Amino acid sequence: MSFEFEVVATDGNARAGILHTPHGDIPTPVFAPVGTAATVKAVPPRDLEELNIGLVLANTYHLHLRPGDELVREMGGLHSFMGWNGPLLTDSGGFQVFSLGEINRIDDEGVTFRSHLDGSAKRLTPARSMEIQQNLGADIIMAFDQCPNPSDRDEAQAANERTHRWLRRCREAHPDDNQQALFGIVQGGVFPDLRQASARFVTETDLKGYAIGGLAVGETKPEMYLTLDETIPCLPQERPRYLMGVGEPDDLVEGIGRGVDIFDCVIPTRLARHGAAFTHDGRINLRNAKFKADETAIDAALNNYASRFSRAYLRHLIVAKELLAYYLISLHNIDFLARHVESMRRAIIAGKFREYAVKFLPRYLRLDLTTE
RNA sequence: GUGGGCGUAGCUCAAUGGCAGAGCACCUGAUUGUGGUUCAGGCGGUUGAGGGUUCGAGCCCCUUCGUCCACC
Repeated sequence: MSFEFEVVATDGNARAGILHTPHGDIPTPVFAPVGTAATVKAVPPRDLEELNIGLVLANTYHLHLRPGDELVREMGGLHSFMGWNGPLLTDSGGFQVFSLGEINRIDDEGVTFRSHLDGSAKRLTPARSMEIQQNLGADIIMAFDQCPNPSDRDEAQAANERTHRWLRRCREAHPDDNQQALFGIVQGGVFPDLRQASARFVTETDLKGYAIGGLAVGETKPEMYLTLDETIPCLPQERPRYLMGVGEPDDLVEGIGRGVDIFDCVIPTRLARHGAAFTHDGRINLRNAKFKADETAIDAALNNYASRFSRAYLRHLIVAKELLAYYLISLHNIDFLARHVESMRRAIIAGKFREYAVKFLPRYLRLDLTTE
């Protein structure tokens, strides 16, 4: 039963489903907040439970360096260690090696890089990534991949070849999905033929889910949407599709409308730490002086613990660099995205996804329809 | 009362007699498989006041106001 995926409803290309995991069922589409260092920054697991968060992502690279995946295993695994008993996913470490590692050498077997913490030399290979992720013990683990510059065709081509080669190694090192499900990752930059070739290769390997990587890394939104249009039809209907690193509210609508089931993104918590909050009328920067005496809540449509506080108070907390600001705004932003995705799931089941999208997007993007 | 120091952006302070600046604060923007201390941009001045010397004064001279210190 574990890791089986049921599609319970479709509406156009959008689907509503259930992904079964050893730590509970995940209703999809789902948005996963990111807990890099075994914590969704500033938000305790209790709150994530109250917000009905279906999935949390943790980072292999960061946890391998600190506190160490061996320690996490000794402490009973990531669920126990971080006090989150719901479904967990770990990324492979590939993205961080490329985005954080200052000095690194890529070869066909893996990546040599320097720790961003102490500069010590480290090496990550597909087999090593699997070993680390097994030590961490998340429900879903990701193949070790290479994320190229999306608009550099030669680099995207080379990254495809490595990513595909490495997927085989990952499957060999993690041969069954009894305890942890391995997801493969499609690369290919913004080039349709490379994406399709990657999707063909990756889906030849039987995996519990397929991810689309290498997006939201510098390309434009239209490029990202077109790439999804080209890629998703190459993925099997009966497996969950995971768009990695994407989570702006409009992108969630665009992704779900194209058939994506799983998202993760740092944006709700990162924006919160910079004082920005999601509302149905678009993103607001609570640091702005215009909120100095604003007695309203961030977004009247939400009802979470942050809802009882005024924008004026939250602005004060941000300006004063009070820790409570990080907690309350992170809570709000995660709630916003969770309710947003939950609403889309209900809309899909009711056959009203398009209605939701055409209502949500113009308001969120603040489009003036009267001039069109 | 006498002697001395200091008065420059909201704050702390720079600036040989030669285009008045910096840091912080304030204001605005950015952040998509994490980047709480980051980055970018912007607002901001009758240099305490008045007079003088000079081609030219934040700087030199005089007066005055404020402030701090020391000594009667």
